[in-house]
Amino acid sequence: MPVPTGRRERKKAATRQKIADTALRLFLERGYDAVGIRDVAAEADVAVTTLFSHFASKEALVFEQDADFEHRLTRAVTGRAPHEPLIPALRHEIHALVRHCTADGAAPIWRMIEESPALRKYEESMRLRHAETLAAAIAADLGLPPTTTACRTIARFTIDAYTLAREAADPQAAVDEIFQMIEAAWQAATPTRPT
Amino acid sequence: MPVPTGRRERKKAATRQKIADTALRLFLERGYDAVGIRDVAAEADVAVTTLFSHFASKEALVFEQDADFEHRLTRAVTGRAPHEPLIPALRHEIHALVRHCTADGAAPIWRMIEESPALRKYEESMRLRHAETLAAAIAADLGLPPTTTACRTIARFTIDAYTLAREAADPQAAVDEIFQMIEAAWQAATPTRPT
DNA sequence: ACCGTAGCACTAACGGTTAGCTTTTTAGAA
DNA sequence: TTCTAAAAAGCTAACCGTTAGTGCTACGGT
Repeated sequence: MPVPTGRRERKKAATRQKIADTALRLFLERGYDAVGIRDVAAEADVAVTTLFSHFASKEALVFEQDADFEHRLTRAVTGRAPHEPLIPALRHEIHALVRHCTADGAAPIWRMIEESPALRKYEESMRLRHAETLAAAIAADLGLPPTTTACRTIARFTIDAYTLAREAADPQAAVDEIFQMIEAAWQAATPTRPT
Repeated sequence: MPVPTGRRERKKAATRQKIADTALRLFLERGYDAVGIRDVAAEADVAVTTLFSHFASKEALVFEQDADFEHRLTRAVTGRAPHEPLIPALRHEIHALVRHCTADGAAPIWRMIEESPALRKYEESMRLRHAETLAAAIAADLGLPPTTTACRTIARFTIDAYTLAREAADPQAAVDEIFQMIEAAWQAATPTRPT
């Protein structure tokens, strides 16, 4: 039971990685809907049940890489400099995230996601979970109860900024435009304290 | 092809209604996940294929009643009085919608939705579609291109207000609180014109 | 009365997902 | 080293939502 220093973990991680890589490759080659779970499992040389012990669903295979999205957002809140205001910190992080996912190399993946209703639904649901986590982080940072309406609202708005900016003609400009609105909303919510 | 005044339509509508009623009853009796499509079809005395010719998915059975949500929102924009400002009109409509879905009789249904991941995902996706429609209505009303970022943003924020307020301890107060933020955001987006 | 078609039924399947159970591999104790 | 318990992986067979293919029946317009 002590520190599992080990081979097990490495092998497990390797299996997981192999599955994810294989899946993404096949999806991009043949299209998401045209590739079945059984195809991915066969190509990765694992059993279907093994695949599902690593990933909760077919869609989760696609969003493997996006795993640190949630963490980066909460870190932008909890790990910012002592007197740095909240909204600009969020704006800065969303800028980086949007730049990352609109980079050249990532284009085919996001096109695939846009074209598949199942993947879109999955992402939408995932982002809302991220919003809840972010809301809790914001509330904690401000010493408020975790379900404070204003915090949940700002968290949702921030996620909205990410998804809307991604689809805009000029993503970086859209982030700035939306965050001007969020800034105003935040000040309207905390009229007494310019945090 | 002229006005199909008729029995066919009535029968079709009756079948659809019977399916929806049966489904909702079974879901509330035994739980959404515990009832299969085949159960619903059998109890409503129709074939499975017939059920799917009326409803696109199992989840759609639950949101039958909620069909006019989208329409009411767009009407709140396009059908408002000549010089009535946009945001208060939206706020008023969201107030009504939240009151409607937090009414006593509707409680078990919304509890069921909250408890089922599939239903939550479906609703989230549906609301985002509504947001797109609303954004287009707002843009059209203001004579702007349908993908104007500010309009899409306000539409998303409005939908956020609906879903967040529903979950708040005091839904009506939450609507007001969030709409204060939306109002500020809107003014920040249109600094030159107080529409 | 006749014809075209909309609505519905039935069977059979597909694809994602899970349950049940067996086999292999590994970590740590004896 | 050898043994053991548990984690990881495997296989089979199914469940469930959903769709395709096909045919039948009843209705609406002529």
